[in-house]
Amino acid sequence: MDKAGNFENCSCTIIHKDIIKKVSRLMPEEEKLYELSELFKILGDTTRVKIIWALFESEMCVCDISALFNMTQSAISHQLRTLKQARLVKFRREGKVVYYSLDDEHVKLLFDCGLIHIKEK
Amino acid sequence: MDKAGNFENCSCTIIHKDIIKKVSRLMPEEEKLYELSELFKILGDTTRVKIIWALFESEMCVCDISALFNMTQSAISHQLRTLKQARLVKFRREGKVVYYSLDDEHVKLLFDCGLIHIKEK
DNA sequence: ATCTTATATGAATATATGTTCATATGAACG
DNA sequence: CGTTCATATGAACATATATTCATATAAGAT
Repeated sequence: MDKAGNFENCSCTIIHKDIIKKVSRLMPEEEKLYELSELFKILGDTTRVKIIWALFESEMCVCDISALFNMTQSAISHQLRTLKQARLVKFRREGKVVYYSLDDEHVKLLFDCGLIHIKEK
Repeated sequence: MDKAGNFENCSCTIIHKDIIKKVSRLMPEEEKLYELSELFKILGDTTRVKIIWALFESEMCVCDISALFNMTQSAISHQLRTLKQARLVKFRREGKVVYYSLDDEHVKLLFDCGLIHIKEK
């Protein structure tokens, strides 16, 4: 769309002008769509998906998770940081040990919806 | 976890041995978790999220979408290919024009769940 | 057949991201 | 206080991915 709000790609954009304008009106703000894609991006990594799934069952400390997936403590710690920043996990400290748990009860729902899509492929 | 099924990270893994084993049993297959993360990865891009949202409202051709988001036809076409491979969109040809539409009624639910998380941050 | 229009695609480029390695921090304990 | 254990983090590296550019394909129009 140019500055005047007209479309000048191919002739389709003229024929479909009204549809494009209608869809344009109904689109959420850029910001909202960006945040949504950022959330999905966080969930778009096997390691993070595994961590979240593990935390569905029980809170766990960093070395528990490392042991469970046979990955380095550092790799897990980096990913927990990402999950923490996205407010998907929270933690509590008990001496030297830091226990992580889920911080969002909706994530399970997101996973279940995702699995429905996978099953139907 | 080593080949014998024992954990040898820090002492936590010995203390928490039973929890780790329980969680291990309850984890879905690697394959399933991989597919789930792959799905989220597809949704983890602003352009693809925008395209999907647009298609909630109406089927659209490639140049309509390009015009709507002021992006090149090539960029949109590449992303539609990705979405097509993930079975998230389907298409029909009408002469020279190819119309894309959603191929999964669950995607809307995924988006709604995602938005709930965003709202509560 | 040739030209135009709409779309697809391969290669190249730039950027983002996950893991590793080395090291820092923070807490308990002798 | 120095040591050990659990975790965090910065830098480096390797890989993945989004867009651009040039070009190919596919269908209608002249």
